[in-house]
Amino acid sequence: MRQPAGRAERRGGGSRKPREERWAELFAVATEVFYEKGYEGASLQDIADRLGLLKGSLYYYIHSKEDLLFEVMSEVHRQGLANIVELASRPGDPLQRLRNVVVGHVDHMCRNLTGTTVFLHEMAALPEPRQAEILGGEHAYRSVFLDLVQKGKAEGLVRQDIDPKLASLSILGSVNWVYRWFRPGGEFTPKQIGEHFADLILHSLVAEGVQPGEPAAKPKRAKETKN
Amino acid sequence: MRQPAGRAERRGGGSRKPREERWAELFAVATEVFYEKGYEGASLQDIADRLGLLKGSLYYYIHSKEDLLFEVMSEVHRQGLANIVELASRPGDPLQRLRNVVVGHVDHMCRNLTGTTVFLHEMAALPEPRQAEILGGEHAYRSVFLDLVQKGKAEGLVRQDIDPKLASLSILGSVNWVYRWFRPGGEFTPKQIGEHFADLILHSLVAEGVQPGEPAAKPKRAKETKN
DNA sequence: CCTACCGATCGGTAGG
DNA sequence: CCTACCGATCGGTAGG
Repeated sequence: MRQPAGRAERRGGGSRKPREERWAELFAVATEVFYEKGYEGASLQDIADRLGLLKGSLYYYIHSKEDLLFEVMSEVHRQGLANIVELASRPGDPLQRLRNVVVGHVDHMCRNLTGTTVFLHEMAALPEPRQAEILGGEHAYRSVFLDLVQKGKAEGLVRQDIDPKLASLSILGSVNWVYRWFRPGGEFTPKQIGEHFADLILHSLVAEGVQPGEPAAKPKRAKETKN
Repeated sequence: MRQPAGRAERRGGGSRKPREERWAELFAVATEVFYEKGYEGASLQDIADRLGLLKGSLYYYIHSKEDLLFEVMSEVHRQGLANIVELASRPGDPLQRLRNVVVGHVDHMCRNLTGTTVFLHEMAALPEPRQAEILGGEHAYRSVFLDLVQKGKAEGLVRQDIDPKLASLSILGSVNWVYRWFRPGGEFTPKQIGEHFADLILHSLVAEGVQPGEPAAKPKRAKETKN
């Protein structure tokens, strides 16, 4: 059965594949390789090898190495942003919505560790104009958190001495740091992490007399609703 | 006065310098270049150019590019750790000490933005054994925060439903994220950032009836001490 | 620290 | 997608 030693099918398990399918493969492999070696440390040769293609053949699908990174970054950002925007749009007061966003974002990050890590690590490898193109002028990500804190403050759920900008940056930090230590199968599940972080965050913000997670509520009225 | 065009002093402003002085220069320049281009993106040529030396001459001071990164990382870590260890050792209850550590650590990071950024960005460029050599088996950094939260909980200053591991990772995240957005001369000073973050953190942890920053204190006794 | 050099690899291209 | 190739640059070294 051994092939008569010749051309065609020479590389990997590599049969010729439809363009879209190959692109999807290339995209996935590039994400992996950038994750493992960093953008600068990764070579197109690495990627081609893993696909069973020749390096030059990658240029059938891409224009440059930088473009490939750009595609990966854009897609990761698009998905991540869509996720938190959807979560933030669900019903509830700003603090309840913030809780949902935190829990859902941590979960999403943990389930997309590879892409998330590339996104958070390799942004500086892109020229600044292309960074801005991905992030959007006003850092869409950050804005979601900022907006919720601001609204919470306006409704009196959040302490009046809190600076919404600093608070949202603090929240973003604790949440985005997770990719650095989370490992699947480790001590904590994404859900545990997200819920505990949300709990910490709400406690850090909440005004006295407001129960984190409860609707607006008039100033005091402590134990009576609970049994 | 123009030199008779010849050898000696050929490069940069480069006169021959004592070994220690050159090493300090090399160290500083390497940190800068790694900051600007990332470790993989930086070349020894870049570094040599900025020093006014030939690339090969760098090997008079280093054994390899990797060793150079290792030296930078070790030194940044050493200084940062010394700083928080000193802060954590000052008198006060665990929450007061945590406040000091947060404020002082943010300040230190902001004043050493270049080194801090390299440290937090390029660790993965080192082989794992060398990473472990720098961080220490039990991640000394993280341990300082963990220890304070644990002690705070044991003394009843911190809510009993808090997981010290997750809480300290959350704190570390919000604090270490600062290097990503802080810029000297920007909207906030390091002191403002540190103090606001510390305020958020203490509020996130503190048990009901405990005033963040006060000594242990028996359960209640609210307004009477304050005027 | 310089001179002079090396093998390996890099991203990328022309032409089919 | 492969063949065949390019110029540039990489980290690193021998010898002084």
